[in-house]
Amino acid sequence: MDQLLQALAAPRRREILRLLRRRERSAGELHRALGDVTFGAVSQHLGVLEQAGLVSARREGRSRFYATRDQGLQPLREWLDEMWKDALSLLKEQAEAEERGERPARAPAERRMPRSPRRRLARTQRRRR
Amino acid sequence: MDQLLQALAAPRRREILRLLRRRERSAGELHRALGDVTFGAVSQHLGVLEQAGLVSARREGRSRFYATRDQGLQPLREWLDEMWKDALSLLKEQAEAEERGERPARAPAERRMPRSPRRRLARTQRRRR
DNA sequence: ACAATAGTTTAGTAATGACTAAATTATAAA
DNA sequence: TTTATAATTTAGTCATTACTAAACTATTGT
Repeated sequence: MDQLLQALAAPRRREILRLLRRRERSAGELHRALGDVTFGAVSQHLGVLEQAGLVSARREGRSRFYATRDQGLQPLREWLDEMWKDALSLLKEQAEAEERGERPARAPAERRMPRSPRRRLARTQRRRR
Repeated sequence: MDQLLQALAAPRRREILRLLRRRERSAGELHRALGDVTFGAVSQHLGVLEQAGLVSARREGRSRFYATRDQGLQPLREWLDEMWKDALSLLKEQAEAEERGERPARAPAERRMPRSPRRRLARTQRRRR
């Protein structure tokens, strides 16, 4: 998960993935397609993507052809689904609580009600944030 | 997309999101739950997550309660779906090409067939990579 | 063997980022 | 007003990283 998100976090690498979406390409072809980055840098990015399981390479003569590995994004998809599932179940619980006439749960352990009417000092206001 | 993935790439921030999955928590509560990181650092992480649209904050007295924003992950979901869709359509195209008796497309522009039988030099092999 | 082409690796640099300690702001309570 | 609590902000440090130029490796052609 870590390597995966780290690899995806760099815009340049997402650019490379985008170029590889529809068909495989050699490192040199990628280099030429990107235009403003050295061959060395492209090769390094490809190494990171390969380590993260996002691309695979195939040798053909002097060239290496890189292609996206569709299973590569699977862990991210699963993580996302898990997050989503939790968000849904939370909403459901809140709706049920609402039905029972409760207020939506809000960090109950930390809740501390004011014990006296709020006294608001008129104060020179400095900075809002 | 950039801010989003950048925010998710840090393990500490995913840890915070995990803590916020089921219910909202104050910054201090998060600080105590994490244990090995300063209050300041937690606050900074929360700032990044808020900028990325992954959490929202609610003030209550001296505390600020943070909660996950479920729409926050939507762009990532869409990006992922797009990637997935392309992978599927590529597979489909390849299958159709296969049906027509073609070989799977492999970077046709760069393809260069050897013009003579390969002569393989017996060479002292140094390092594999 | 030698030259040419394709790619990787390395050394070094500049920018970014996660972290800490300390200063600062905001709110509430005595 | 003063004190305490909750959180943010800042200044500075250390590690990581994206990049370049240049050295190196691998493969093919002559």
